[in-house]
Amino acid sequence: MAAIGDVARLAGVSKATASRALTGNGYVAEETRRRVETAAAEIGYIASPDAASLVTGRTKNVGVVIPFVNRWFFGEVLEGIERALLTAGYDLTLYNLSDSGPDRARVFEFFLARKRVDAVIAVGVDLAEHEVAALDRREKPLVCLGGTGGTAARLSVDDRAVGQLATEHLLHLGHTRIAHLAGAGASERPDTVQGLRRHGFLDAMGAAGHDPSPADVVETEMTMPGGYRAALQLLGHPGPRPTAVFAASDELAFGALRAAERLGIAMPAELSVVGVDGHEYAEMFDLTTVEQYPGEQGRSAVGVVLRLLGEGAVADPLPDSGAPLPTRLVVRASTTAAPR
Amino acid sequence: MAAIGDVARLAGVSKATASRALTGNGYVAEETRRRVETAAAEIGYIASPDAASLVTGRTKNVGVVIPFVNRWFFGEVLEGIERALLTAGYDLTLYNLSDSGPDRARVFEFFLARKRVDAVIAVGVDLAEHEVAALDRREKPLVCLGGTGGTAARLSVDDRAVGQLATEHLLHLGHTRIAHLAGAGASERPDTVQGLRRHGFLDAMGAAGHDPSPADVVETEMTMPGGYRAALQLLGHPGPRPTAVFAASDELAFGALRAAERLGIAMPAELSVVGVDGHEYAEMFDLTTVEQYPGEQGRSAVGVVLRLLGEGAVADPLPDSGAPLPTRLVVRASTTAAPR
DNA sequence: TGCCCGACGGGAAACGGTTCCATATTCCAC
DNA sequence: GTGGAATATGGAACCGTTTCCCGTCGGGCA
Repeated sequence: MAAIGDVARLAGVSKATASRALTGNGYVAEETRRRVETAAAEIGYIASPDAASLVTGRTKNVGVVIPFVNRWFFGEVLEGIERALLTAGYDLTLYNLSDSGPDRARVFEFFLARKRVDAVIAVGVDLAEHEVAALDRREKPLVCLGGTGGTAARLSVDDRAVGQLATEHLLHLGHTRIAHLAGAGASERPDTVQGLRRHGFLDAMGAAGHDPSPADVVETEMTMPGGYRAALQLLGHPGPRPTAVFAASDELAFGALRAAERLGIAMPAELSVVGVDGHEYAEMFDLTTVEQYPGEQGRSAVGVVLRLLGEGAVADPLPDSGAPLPTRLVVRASTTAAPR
Repeated sequence: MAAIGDVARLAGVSKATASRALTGNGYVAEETRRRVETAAAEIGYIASPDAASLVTGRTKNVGVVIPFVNRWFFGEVLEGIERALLTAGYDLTLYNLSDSGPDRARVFEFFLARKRVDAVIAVGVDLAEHEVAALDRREKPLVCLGGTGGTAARLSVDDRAVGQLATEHLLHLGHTRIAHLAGAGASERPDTVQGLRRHGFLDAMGAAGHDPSPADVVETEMTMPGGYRAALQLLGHPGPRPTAVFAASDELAFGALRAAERLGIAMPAELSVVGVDGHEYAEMFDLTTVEQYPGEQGRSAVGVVLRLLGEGAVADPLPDSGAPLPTRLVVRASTTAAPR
């Protein structure tokens, strides 16, 4: 396998000059550079990243820790991150962190602590103090996308506002008894995504003078089957039921739609449903939703990381730091005026 | 940052011995090993993987190239791979290869060719000759999961048999006019997943003495909206229509279910639907499907890779090489006897 | 004319490990 | 008692880069 020495010899220069020519660091005469480049191309030389990072300390690799890859939101974020990193010439090392399993410690203490990654993007993970500290100690920049914990750079949607927005949409339509399908743990952990959306819901309801009964707020896994089961429980009893549902994610909302159909509830005449995410299927389901552009979020996170790494040539401007990420209510046929 | 020299000094041994003690290679007295280990723990020593791979040539990292992360099947495979690699102490570098874009060449020639990965797992990608050659030249083991191209180790479902199985299930139920929702490109590329499933469908139909009209086989993107649109086209016209649909994936099938509902077609009385995958939502939709355990497939691929890398301590046995991966027909309420 | 500074290039020292080779001791077999 | 494994350790080379330090060569400026 060709090494830089071979290139140097072929070009008739020293290893030092060859290195300078190829990396673009330091002074090299234009003609020399060309000679080196053709020599490199000729023997198909590719620099060993191991050797390079051994001395520079940079690996051109960022670690991404993410709790799911198969939930739409996360998959979309991951895709955005991947694409952005690739165009910047970075590799992406994936750590699929299943909630605080035994692996979790290993990831932080072993995998991320090794010099393998220049920085870490944590998406939707609630970081413990010591996890952040471990990264900090190794001086690895950390960018969080959603999630909680750590004082690091965090990009985040204003989830309380999202909950409020969705709920107000239903209130404006004249609904008064509105239920909420919340993510698991929403009430115990008020600082999480689920918690904040629930909070926004309660705020909006309170401001409108309503006080949702505890039975109308049900927590479940944020998946379509989760929403299905929860909605069956919410709607599948005799007696009066809510006329609208605010689901904390589109996948939950899809499940609710399916449950309503199963229960023979006319949609949207008897039940309005609003979700959150802007899921690629939302249009097909005619679902009103608060979009949040996860792919874009991923790209933004990469932008911040690159900036933190001092990568100069990054084009897109830093989003106003501190400002929440953009969201937008998209109204479709799943929500309509409350029945009288 | 602590280096192995520091550990050695603290333990009162040479770097060589320290290395042997920590890696477990070569002879080291039990007592010495303990001294080195405590010394390492004391100063929080972690070996630099860069330095190590520089000399050993192995990186403990495998590259995964995958065309989507947000299609259920692929996400599930990815998750399986990730978990298996992590437990084996390997990192996973993700390359989300969007069909033959301009990035594609970069991935193969630049990213994968660098010494960053020990091996490559390609899931569901149709490899070009020169792409395989590039990997081969670098002597990087390549394991394919599905997809086509390359002579490398390939794990694969027998997709023709899958198509046949699903179709025969419908035939046994007495259906005679059966439509097929195929993946895009099924007719042009008979060797791909879509092509093989279509082939299996046609074989089964032919064997039963039926000759599906071209209008009853429609190709579309393998997503739920894709299935929705295609099914609308297939079923949404006046006049007699198929009494059953074999969808090439569960996501397509979900879309078809949704379309049928939209069209007011009674399910399953007027229309039976069968899919492929064993999607996590299949149960909720009462969908009959040919399951194929993608997570397990990912794990198997890792098993093969580790074996190829000479990783001795791999527990699970190599699946009979050559034998197709397991599948299973799961019958649910979406399929029923043909109406008279 | 003399000096300094910028451009350019080479030698050699890192970077942080692993492994080859040599040496030493122990132990067992013949 | 000698030979030869087997065990245990240290010294030094080596992996393939980047970068520091230094020398040379011109050219502009005082």
